[in-house]
Amino acid sequence: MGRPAGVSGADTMRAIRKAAISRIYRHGFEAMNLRDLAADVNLRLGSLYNHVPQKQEFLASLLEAIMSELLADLDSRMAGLHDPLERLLRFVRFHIEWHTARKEETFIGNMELRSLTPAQYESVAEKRKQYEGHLRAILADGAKAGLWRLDDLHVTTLALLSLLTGISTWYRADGRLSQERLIRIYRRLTQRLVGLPAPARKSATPVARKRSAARKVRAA
Amino acid sequence: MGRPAGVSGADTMRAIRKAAISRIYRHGFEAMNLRDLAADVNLRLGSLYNHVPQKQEFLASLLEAIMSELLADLDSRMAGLHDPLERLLRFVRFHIEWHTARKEETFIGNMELRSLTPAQYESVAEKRKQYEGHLRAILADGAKAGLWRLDDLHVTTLALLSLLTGISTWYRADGRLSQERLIRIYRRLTQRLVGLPAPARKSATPVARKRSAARKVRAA
Amino acid sequence: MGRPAGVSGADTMRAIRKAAISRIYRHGFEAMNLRDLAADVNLRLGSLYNHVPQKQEFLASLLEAIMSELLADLDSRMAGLHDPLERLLRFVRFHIEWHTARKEETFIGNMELRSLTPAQYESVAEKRKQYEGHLRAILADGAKAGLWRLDDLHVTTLALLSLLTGISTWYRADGRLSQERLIRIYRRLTQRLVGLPAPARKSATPVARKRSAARKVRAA
Amino acid sequence: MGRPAGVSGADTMRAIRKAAISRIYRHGFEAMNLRDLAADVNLRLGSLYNHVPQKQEFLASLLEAIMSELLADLDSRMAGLHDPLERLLRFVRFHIEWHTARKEETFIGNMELRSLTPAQYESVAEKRKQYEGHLRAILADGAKAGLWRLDDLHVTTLALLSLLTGISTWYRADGRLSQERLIRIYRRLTQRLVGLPAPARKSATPVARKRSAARKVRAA
DNA sequence: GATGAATGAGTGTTCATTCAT
DNA sequence: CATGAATGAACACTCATTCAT
Repeated sequence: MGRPAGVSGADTMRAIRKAAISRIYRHGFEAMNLRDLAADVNLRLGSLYNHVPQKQEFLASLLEAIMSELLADLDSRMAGLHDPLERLLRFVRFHIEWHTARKEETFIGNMELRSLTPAQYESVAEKRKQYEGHLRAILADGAKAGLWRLDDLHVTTLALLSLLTGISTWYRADGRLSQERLIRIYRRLTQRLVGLPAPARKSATPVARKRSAARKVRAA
Repeated sequence: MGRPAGVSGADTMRAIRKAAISRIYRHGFEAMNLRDLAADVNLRLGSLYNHVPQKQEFLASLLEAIMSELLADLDSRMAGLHDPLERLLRFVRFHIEWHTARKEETFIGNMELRSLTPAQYESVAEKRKQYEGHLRAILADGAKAGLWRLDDLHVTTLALLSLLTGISTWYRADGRLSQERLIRIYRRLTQRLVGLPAPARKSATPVARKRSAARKVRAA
Repeated sequence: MGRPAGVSGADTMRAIRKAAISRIYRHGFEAMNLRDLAADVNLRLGSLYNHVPQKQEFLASLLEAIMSELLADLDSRMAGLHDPLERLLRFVRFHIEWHTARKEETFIGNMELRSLTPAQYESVAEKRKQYEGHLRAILADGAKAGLWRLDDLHVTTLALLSLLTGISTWYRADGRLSQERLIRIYRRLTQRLVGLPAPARKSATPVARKRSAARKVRAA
Repeated sequence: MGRPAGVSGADTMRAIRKAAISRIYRHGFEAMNLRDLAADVNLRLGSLYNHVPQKQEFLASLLEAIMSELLADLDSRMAGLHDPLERLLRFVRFHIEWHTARKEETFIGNMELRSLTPAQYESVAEKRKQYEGHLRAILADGAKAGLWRLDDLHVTTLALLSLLTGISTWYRADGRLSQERLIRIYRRLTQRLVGLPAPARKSATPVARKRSAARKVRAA
């Protein structure tokens, strides 16, 4: 009953987190019971408590980790960009890539906030605000630079975020649309939303100047 | 221990539904227990079962009722409109009015679908599809009529719906923005999303033709 | 699975208390598990919670009830007595009768205080202080009246109480000594403790005055 | 992860015993868990098992050790005394000194007997009987020598022991009474209990013979 | 000897549901 | 229709104990 050979605690922990995310995604945090979670990673219930001392705490740590990773990834993907439009389009790409590649994480990151205690909520919400703040800064910078005009910066930020995040409610990797196609569509919607002339479709763009802009942007 | 004077069964049922919606909104369906629900309407647990024979069934009936009402209200509010733009703007107004006036209902209508059994889900999802279909028809009609051009009808529909529904995650009746202001902002965002030139602000509208169009629209 | 015919909640509660006292007496509060307790009164575990919502609270209520009864019984048994010696001897009789008739209750009343939360402890300890206070008042009154002389009122009170309560650690109803014999012995010990000449044994009492006093007292 | 420098196995064992006694004293044996105990002595739970292979056995060894030490100390303190009164007063002093200096040990020595298995209980109870037997012998010798008269030797022994042991339930080193004062008071109570005329207070002793006796005795 | 990890048998508690009254 | 009581199936969590490293 001691420790089996060749098993490290860190590996087990990773497996538990993964299994938990999957279960929470499918049935919700309340509906996830620790016996099943233990079974997922081939542990007996009692053993799980060496890694997960508290279900409630565990949820918080999970959401915190997700948000921290999201923010860190965002920062690294935005590094070096300055032009607001480039940043906006890069943000859209990043958001969609992250939210489709890590559909489960982002879904529970949005849905399970209400299962947190107030103190835990505060901490996670703070990180969400940071993410939102990043997008708002982009929109504000573009407005200041005269690239676009917004009726209400805050509302537009929230609206754009809702629009993008909504993807995770219906996206399926094996669906009709490739991820690249999805990104292209949502970039156009985003540009429309901030009041930019939609970048022309490849075949329908008459104006050369616009085309080159579009090309530059697609590279982002 | 019979029924107290002056209380009708229908009143009790209404009170139960209301209390349930509030509890589900705040903590989720799984976290709502029937003892507390009974207490909310001054009943003992046993008595609740005269009105709510099955928790699971109850959720389904709640969601069905919400969706049915939503669809019925939508139909009545859209009656007589033909012009796609008018219909689109009316849809936005309707959606926001409903989703702010009945924030709790719409929130759980979106969140608690996963707590349904597959059969129940099917039935409620069908109604959501109808609602989504209504919007898609508007967008399709406008495109057909040459009022706007969409890259992808389905995606735009879902995107617009996400954008609008997102309001319910942050809207507060006592917030910074009046409901009318909110509607105005979201109408502009919607118009941008479908590729219409944003209707000018009151003070900034130079072209008479556009003004009259806007006026007509505001009346919707 | 509803309520069986002819079963009242009060009866069940009484049975639960009795069974709990017996179990706590035999194995201690921590060692009493609610599954076994339920079985003692022919209930399933879940049903027990209709009567005992909280193990910890239950212990407190048990100890409070025991102490309240003890105090009430004491008051009624001391009613009408004024002479300190009579009161002292009556107290001894009362204490022994109660502590032998209700050996289990008094045992846990002394032993399980440490299983209480601080707040619960406070409340029960208050009642113990009252009981102790009653004895102290008797001893003080006798001293004031010149019936006996004590080195230290407080210590003597505690010492006498320890002496009397100690009985419950070894007393057995089927033991060598009848209860009446026990009471006689402890009355003599008590009288010695406060410095009274021990009342003479029946056959060994030479002084008439003392005999009549003893007779009076035995009647107490 | 070997043993830290400067720590011997015997030291660790001593620390564990001490920590265990403290925990058992405060919350009882059942409520002491080995994880906390390990933490008290800066060990991880697994390491504790190198020293304490069995919780139940550990309790027995603890109680046995306490009783053995008690008996050994008693013997050494009573060595050379013959006069029953001197022995009785010495016993009182010894008992109080031990039970105040080692309040925790004696408390659990009395309270945790019921947590022992029957076999363990037998062994520890045997030692308690020896202690009790020691006192009984003193009382019997005094009675035989005509120093005092007892109604019932066994009951008086138990009563005196209860009276003395009771101190440990309320004694506090920082309390109102010095230990010496306590011993003086309890010696007088003891003398009264066996029917000796209470030794007079310093200022109130009229009879020289008694004074000298008292002086002799105080030296015990 | 110290440690991290695993394990099984509990342990108090919750909860939807049933039913005689 | 209201109520108190009963029930079984969970559930999160605890804990003494074991053992490879």
